[in-house]
Order: sequence, then C-alpha cells, then structure tokens
Amino acid sequence: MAHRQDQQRRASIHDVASRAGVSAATVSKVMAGVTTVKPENAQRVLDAIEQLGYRVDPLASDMRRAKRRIIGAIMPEFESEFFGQMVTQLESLAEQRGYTLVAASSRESEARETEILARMHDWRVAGVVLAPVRNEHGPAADFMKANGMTGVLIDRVLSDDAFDTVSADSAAASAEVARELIGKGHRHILVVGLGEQAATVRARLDGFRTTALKLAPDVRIDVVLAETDVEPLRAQLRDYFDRVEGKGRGARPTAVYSLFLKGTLVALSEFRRRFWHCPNDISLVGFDDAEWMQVTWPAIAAVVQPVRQIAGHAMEALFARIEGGEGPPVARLEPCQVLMRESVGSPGNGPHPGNRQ
Amino acid sequence: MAHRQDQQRRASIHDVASRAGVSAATVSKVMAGVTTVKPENAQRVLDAIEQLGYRVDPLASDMRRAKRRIIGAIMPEFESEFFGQMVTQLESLAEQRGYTLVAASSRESEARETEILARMHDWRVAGVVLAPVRNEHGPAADFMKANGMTGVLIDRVLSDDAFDTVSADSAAASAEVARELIGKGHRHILVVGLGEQAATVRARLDGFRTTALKLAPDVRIDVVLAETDVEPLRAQLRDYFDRVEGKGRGARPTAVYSLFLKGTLVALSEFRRRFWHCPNDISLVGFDDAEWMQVTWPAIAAVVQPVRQIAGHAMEALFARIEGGEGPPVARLEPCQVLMRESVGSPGNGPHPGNRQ
DNA sequence: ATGAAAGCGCTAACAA
DNA sequence: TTGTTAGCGCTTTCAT
Repeated sequence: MAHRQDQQRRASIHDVASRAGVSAATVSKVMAGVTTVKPENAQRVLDAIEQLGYRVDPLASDMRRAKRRIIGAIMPEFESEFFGQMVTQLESLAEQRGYTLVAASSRESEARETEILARMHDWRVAGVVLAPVRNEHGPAADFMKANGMTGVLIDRVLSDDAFDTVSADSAAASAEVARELIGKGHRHILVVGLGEQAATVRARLDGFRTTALKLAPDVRIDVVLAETDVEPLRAQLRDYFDRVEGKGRGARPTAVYSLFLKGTLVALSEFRRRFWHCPNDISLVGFDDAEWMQVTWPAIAAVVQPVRQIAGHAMEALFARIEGGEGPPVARLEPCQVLMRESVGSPGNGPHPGNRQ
Repeated sequence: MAHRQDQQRRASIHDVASRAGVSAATVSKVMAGVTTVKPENAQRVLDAIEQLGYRVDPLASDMRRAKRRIIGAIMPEFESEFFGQMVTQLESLAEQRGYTLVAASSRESEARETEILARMHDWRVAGVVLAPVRNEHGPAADFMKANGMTGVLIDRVLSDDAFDTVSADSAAASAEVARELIGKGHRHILVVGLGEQAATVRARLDGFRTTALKLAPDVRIDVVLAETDVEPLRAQLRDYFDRVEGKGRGARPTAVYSLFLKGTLVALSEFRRRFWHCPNDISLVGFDDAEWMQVTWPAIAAVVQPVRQIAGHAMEALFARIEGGEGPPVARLEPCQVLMRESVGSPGNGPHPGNRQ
C-alpha cells in the first residue's frame, strides 16, 4: 500500500479559472478583493475556490511581486527563555502583518551568523531582525550594509549608524541594581560577565559601577570577565573565590551581580560547591530572569528584560523601513524591571543560620 | 540621505549568462556541476559568478523543480529548553541536507496548529516535523493525512497508523524512577501531571505505577492530574496538600514525581510556600531536565530526554519518506536517562535538619 | 557542447 | 468588466 497515495497536485489558479469559466487574472482579482469583478463571476470563482480547496501559493505570489513576505530572524540560540520568547513574539508580530517568520540560530558563532544572513539574502527576505552574537559592529551588520538589506539590530547592541537598534536599557537597570545593593549595605561586590559581548556588558558594568561609586565612594567592586565562553568563566570564578578566601574572612565579597544568565548559573553552582547559601553567605542578582528563579529556595533576584517591548518596537521599526521609511537610524532602549527577590539580603547577617520556618 | 540607497537588483542568472557570453541554461548547468560544459566556458561562467557575487535564488529554483527544499517544524512552544534544543537540532539536520527549516509555534493550541500546518502546506514544504499539542490523534495529523503531506510526529505521541513517530521512552524512564523511589524506601508517592497530553502522560503514569506496585504492593500512589492548564494544577496541588496535612503527620507523601517540566516548577513553588525543603521534607523527581536543576540547592533529580536522538531519528525517517520510502509507519521510542540528584532522599530522615556544612 | 523554448504558479499592465 | 500578454528567476527537455 502506497504511502501518501493521495498526493495529487494541488489546485492551481488555472484550475479555479477554468472551473469558474473565467481567466486566471480574474481569479487573482477576486482573491485580491478587487471590486470591479462582476458579482456573478466573483461568486462562481468563490465557489470554484471552495470546491477545489484552492489557496494561493505564497511563494509563487511573492515571486511575481518581487517582494517576499518573509522576515528573517537570527538569534544566538533558541535554548534560553529570553530568545525563545523573542522568537515567539516576533513570529506573532510578523504573522499579524501577513508575513512569515523564518528563524535561524547562529549558535554564538559570527561565521555562522554571516552564513545565515547570506542565505536569507538569497531568499530575498523583506527584512531581518538580527540579534548579533557579539555586537552591532560584527561582520553580519557589515554584510547587511554591503548588500543593502533592510534590518533591525536587537539585544546585544547600543546604536548603529546604519540600522535601527532596540535593546534593553542595561545601564539604567544596572544602576538600579547598584542602588539596591548599596542600599542594603553591600560595600564589596563582585561583578561577573562575558567580555565578548562588548557593548552591552560594558553598559551594564559602567551603569553599575558609576552609580555604586556615586552612592558609596568606598565601595569595592571586583570584576571577573571571561573573554569568550562560559567554562573559562567557571574556572576564573573558582580562582577568584579561592584567592579572596585565602585572604581570610572579610576579604570575600558580600554580593555578586551577574551580567548575563549563564553567569548567574555559574555563580550559583560555584556557591553550591562552597556550601554558601544565599542570601546569608552571599547575595546574588542576575541580569535576565527565568521561570525557575522564583521557585528555587531562595528565589533569585533578577533583571527582567522587556521582551515584548523589544520585539514590538523592533518589528515596528523594521516594517517602517520595509515600507520605505527614511531618516537616520534610531536607537531605542527599553526599560527593564528589577525584581529583588530573596537571594539578596544585607551583609553581615552571619553565615548560614539554617532554615527559618 | 537615502536609507539603503545601494538596493540595486541582485544579479540574476541572465546577468551571469550575458557577462560570460553564454546562455542561462549553460550557467545553470555549470552550477549544477554538469560535466558536458566546455571547460573554457565553464571558467568564464565561474568568473562571472565571482565578479557579480551571484547566488541562486533557492525559492525560484524550487519553484521550477516543483519540490521545495523546505522542512516545516511545528512545536508547542519555543520557550522551553527541550523544544529550543529540538529546533536547534532539527535546523542543523535540515541544513546538512541542503534544506531550510521553517519553525513555527502552535502555542499549545490545536486550532493554531492546524492553521500553521495549512500555511506550511501552502508553502509546499517537502515535509513536516510535528510535535502535536495533544497527541497523534489531533486535527493536525488528520489534516496532514487528508492532504497527503509527508511528515513525522514527535514528542507527545506513541504511534500512528499513518506517520512515523519518534518520542522519548516515557514508560521505561518512569519505571526507572519508580525503582529508584521504591528502592529509597518511599511508600507514599504523589504523581503530578497534565491530563491533556493524554498518550504520553498515561504512558508515564502507567510505567511508574506498574513498576512501583510490582516492587512494593503496599505503596500508595496519589495522582493529581490537571486537565488543561498549569494554573489549575497549582490550585489542585495546593488543595491536595492542604487535605493530606489536615489528616495529620504521616498522611503526607514522602516523594513527588512530576510528569512534565512545568509540574516540577509548580511542585517546587508549592514546597516553597509551605517551607518544605528537599529532600528532607519531601523528595522530588521531574520528567524533563533543565540547566538550572543542577545548580539549585538541592539539585533537582530529573528524567533527561534524548533530544538529539529524537531529532536525528525524526529527520532520518522524514527524509526517507521524502525520498519515496514506502512501508508501514514505524514508532520509535528513545531511551531516557534518569539523573538522581539531591532532591531525592530516603523518607523519615526527619524534617529539615538545617544545612549541613 | 549549447541555447531556445517552455513553464513552475502567480500578478500587473494594458487592451479590448 | 475581462482576458491577453509578459514576466519574476530558475531548470529542463530537446533540437541544433
């Protein structure tokens, strides 16, 4: 017995036309809602469409119109809540405008990023939403520029001279984290980050440092910045803590601010290895929220990025350009929300007083 | 100053042809690696391609060949690690074969699922990898059948009479969880699930129950199954615990087995609300692993689904069908790994002995 | 070894 | 009001 034996050719516009006794052009007009078609014929066309289950082939249609209703989205990864939500949002916004979203992941590789972009260019996508691996000055943005592609840059970007950018207001959020930690009395804070994502991480670091120093000039801020990957960061963090512990009690920071999600995980796992508990032994705040952070004990404080706003404004900007909008690129920063949860306390409450209940 | 002023038309095959002084057909042949082209001409074509930066338009190409090198993937959501990894894998496997993956999320809605499928059919995708919202007997599978689409069903499926299926071996994994919990001495266990995903949840529940009862006929297994959504589950779980607590000490289960990820989160958050700590107050194992589970304190035991295997075999099966493979549908079950972490202990170790260190 | 012609499924001018 | 014509960019016979 044949698998998918009913694989008959789908009805084309000509099938509809001949069944309705009109030309293909007329069918096309009916589908486009052109009003100059004689009602009687329109009805015959509609009937034929219904009977044949006809639907336009969007690709063939785009082909002729020389404008494809496809938006490309390139994300560094699909595995995180942030980018997962981002893709979901973008998908839905593209659909609302009758476009299809084609998403691809660069897997944190700039080479792959450019490759994907080239493929999207081959597809002649109407526009691209690019969340660059590194920042707005990578090869991908250059490629887009060189090929006259329409696009918007999001997330790990600040501003660009060729493309609109939309990202979270990292600096403001970090300033708020600084206010919170300083306010609770922390005077020795470790900041953990990934240097590769230059622009954003720098904004977060500076935003934090500036405000912290303003509020408490005596604050000590240590920084552990891994260059490229997460595993080296784990090692560096371990070394760091070994070193400060070697200097005896009091040399250890009382709080950690992680500038990105994986850093938060690494910090937590390092705490675990040392049997430190939040917030008694050390406080923790992370940039980027995740569902699990509110159900662990203790719940982890986090900076929540406004995914919907970022997606919304990115698509708005993109479609404005697609529809011919001119003018200099605009750089948007969307405000974050800082959720201070139980992982943050005041220093000097003594080590691990055990579980309260 | 014009935005994207360099938006010149991209070079077409005809541009290459005229520059090389040959016909479009010849260019096409060169690109296809046909050997009958005079080397000299081939070289001229290659040069022209190089100079113009020519690349074929894959859509136009597919159009003519009447077979589009596009694979559709429909996932219930993008936000979870599991489906994120799945999409990443599928993307990479499709690429390896020169296909493009177009992923869409049904957002846990069967109506939307069918809608997306129809759109993919409009696109004339070569095949579809569908992770149904509910199970293999939904409207989406019917649609695929009715329209002679080629596809593979994954994840929330057991077997189907029309499509190949690939999923995790839920029953075997659950049996192993049962062995572990019974082995540790648990005799009163709560199982938490979502009834909607009928097939899979049933397999997990039965696999667990059967083995547990075999090993310890006196075991008491309570079940809290919400029908559709997570929030009702939260309420039901709260009620359940209120009820058993009302009956005094000893009426409370000593372990919880959650049949899906969100259930694990709900269980954890409920524990938190009651100031119960794992594993001293209660043990916890969840179906589905996540990165954070190994860094929390305690680390959460979990069933790890073999994402790569599922994706790999799904694509294998799909391409076999695309290439005309016949024969009855096959149902694959991929073995899971059960990671027993600190959230599981033995019952009766007394309540919250505080932090060891 | 090569190119002309036909056409995938559709739409946009233009004529009728 | 409608149909004819002419492609979009490509590939594939099929003559030459």
